[in-house]
Amino acid sequence: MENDLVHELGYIALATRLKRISDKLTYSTRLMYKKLDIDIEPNWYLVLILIKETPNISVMEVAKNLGFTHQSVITMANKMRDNGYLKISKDINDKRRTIFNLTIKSIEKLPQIEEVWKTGKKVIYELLNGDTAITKHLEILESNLDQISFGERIINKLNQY
Amino acid sequence: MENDLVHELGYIALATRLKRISDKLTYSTRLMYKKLDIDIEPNWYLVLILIKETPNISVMEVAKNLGFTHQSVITMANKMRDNGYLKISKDINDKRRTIFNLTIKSIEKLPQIEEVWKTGKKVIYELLNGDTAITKHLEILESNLDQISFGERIINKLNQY
DNA sequence: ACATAAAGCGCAGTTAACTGCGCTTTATGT
DNA sequence: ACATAAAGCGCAGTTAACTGCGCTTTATGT
Repeated sequence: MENDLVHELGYIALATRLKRISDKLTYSTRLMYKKLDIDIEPNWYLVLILIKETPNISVMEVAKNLGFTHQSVITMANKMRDNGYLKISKDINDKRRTIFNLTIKSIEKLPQIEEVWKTGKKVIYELLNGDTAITKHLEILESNLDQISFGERIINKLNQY
Repeated sequence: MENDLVHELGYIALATRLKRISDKLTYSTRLMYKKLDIDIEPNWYLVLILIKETPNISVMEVAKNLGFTHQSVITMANKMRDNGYLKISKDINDKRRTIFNLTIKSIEKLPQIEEVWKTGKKVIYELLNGDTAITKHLEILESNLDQISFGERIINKLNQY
């Protein structure tokens, strides 16, 4: 990665840099699961522990808890069901709601997956050279973005002159 | 974003968090360009200034400079050409190489785009509450990842026991 | 009680990155 | 000099998020 303009620009091309790192992590995780012969995808763990903690949780609740759109949750959940990790059913009391529950397969596989995630936690700590201050920076960035978006802020600033 | 598990997990779900922030920035940038009625996409600016600085630059060189794969550069460049921002031609001396040059349209539009980016720089500074230390954390993270990937590190750690 | 609004999906399409593969052209080793 | 390796694309397909839209079901206001 010599001569990397994005790198050189520092925080200017922040979006591109964040995406690049995130992609690297995700692709690598996917590959790791394959090598370990676990038929699971990167974000499934989050969904699994959420359902484990709250059985009968709905699409919208999962979306809210994980910060995804409900459409993303549906796509993920359908794949998980196809792979035998999820039971998807309709709420009897509210026919609009779709609810999730773990299957025997996912209950059986959870300990192994949790082991991988515990190790992943250590690895990320290592990758950050033991300094987790980055989460504070991300927190600030996210909460500022939640108030006024990047684009709006630029437009506001441009209009000042 | 209340009850956000990803948030709660701190640096464990780092990949997801980084992607989420990056996506927000990118979507917002795209929307901003639309509102400002500039027919350009988020990363084009990087390509444009690169070609401005080094006319006749090739696909592979742009890829290396921006840290993208060559395929991404080709896709981006074709879109830019379709929108009149780029002249794509073949190198006469090395027929394998495809080289890029700016069109009159892009030369004319560059000052306006640069203005937006300058403002964008200020906005990111603002979004980070004036603390750009995050770039140092990203630097460390990236350089560590370049040496041994996330997945490999996990497998190595799992094999230790 | 019934029209209208809100909630909760789910389908279709988009985005910016990626990998895999195969093709042409140039460089290199004996 | 010629086979083989390397460089440089470019097409096809994948990924994980997204937006837009429309449908059904439930909640709410008069």
